[in-house]
Amino acid sequence: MPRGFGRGMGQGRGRRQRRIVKFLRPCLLLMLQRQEAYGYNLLASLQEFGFNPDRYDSSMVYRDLREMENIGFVTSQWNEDSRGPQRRVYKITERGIIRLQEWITDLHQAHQEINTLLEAYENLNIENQSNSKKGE
Amino acid sequence: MPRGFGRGMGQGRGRRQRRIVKFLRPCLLLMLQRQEAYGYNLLASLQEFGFNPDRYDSSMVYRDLREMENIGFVTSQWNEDSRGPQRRVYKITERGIIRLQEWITDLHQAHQEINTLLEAYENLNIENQSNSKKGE
DNA sequence: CCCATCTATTGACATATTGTCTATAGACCC
DNA sequence: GGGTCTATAGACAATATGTCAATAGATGGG
Repeated sequence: MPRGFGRGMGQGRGRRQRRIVKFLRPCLLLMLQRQEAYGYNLLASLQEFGFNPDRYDSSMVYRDLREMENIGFVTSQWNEDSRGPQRRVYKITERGIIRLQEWITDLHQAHQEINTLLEAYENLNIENQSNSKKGE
Repeated sequence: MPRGFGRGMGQGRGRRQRRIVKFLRPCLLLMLQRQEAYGYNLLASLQEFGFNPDRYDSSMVYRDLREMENIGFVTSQWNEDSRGPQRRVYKITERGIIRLQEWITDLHQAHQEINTLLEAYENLNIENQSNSKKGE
C-alpha cells in the first residue's frame, strides 16, 4: 500500500491546505539546471527546499514536467539502462534557463513583499502591546 | 475613461502575469486589523506592500472582502456620512484575527522556502562560474 | 442643464490552477 | 504468485484568477 513517496497527505487526514507560494516549477527547473533528472528523484529532492516530501502529490511533479516540456523549458527522453521501470529523463533547455532566471527575479520581489507584510504585522503587534499597557 | 485606480493592467498591455504569491487576503486583513476601512481605500493602501496599485483589479479586492465576510473574518456595514457614493466599511472579527495569525505563520514558512531556493540558485551560479574558469 | 470625471461597489464569464484519486507496469524478493 | 518498491500517466471536481461590463452618486466646468 505505501507507494514510496508520491501519495500526498499520507493517510487522508482531510483536505490539504492550498499553498500560498507557487514554486514547484522554479524548483524543478533549478534542480534540472544542476543536472538532468527524472520525475521520481526530483520528487525526492524537493525535501531540500523545505517541504516535507508528501506535501506534493507525485502527479503534480509529473504534470508540471510534462507541461514545461510542452512549453519548451525542458526536453525528455526515455532512459534505456534503467533497472526497474523506464524513467523519463529531463534536461533543461536554453529557454528553460532564461525562464528560471525570470522566476528568480519574481521570487526576489515576492520575498521582499512578504517581508514587508511580516514587518507590518510585527509593528502592529508592538503598537497594540504599548496601547494595552497605557489602557491598564 | 480613467476610473481612479482599479482597472488592472492600465491600457491593455497584454496579459497580466499571474502572481507567484497569494497574499491579497492577508494584506487586507492586516490593514483591517489596524483600522476599519472600505474597499476603495484598501485598494489604494496596497501600494504600501510593494505592489504598484494597478497590479490588482479592483474587483479582486471587493471579491475577497465579500468572501471573507461570508467566511466570517470580517463584517461590514454601509457608512452613512460618506460624500460621494456609499461605502461599505469593513471591520475584522475575532476569527479574522486568528486567521491572520495563521497566515502570518504560513508566510514565515513561505519566506524561508523562497530564501532556500534563492540561495540554491546563487550557489549554482557560483559553481558554474568557477567551472567555466577551470574550463578556459 | 449636460457632460465628463472621480469615487465606489457589484456581477458574471472564461480559463487556469489545484488537490486528489485511480490506473498501469516493470523489477525484485520471499 | 503475491506484495512491495520504483516510475509514470490520466482524469475529475473544486477553486482561484484575470478580465470586462454595469451601475450609481457626487462634483465641477462650460
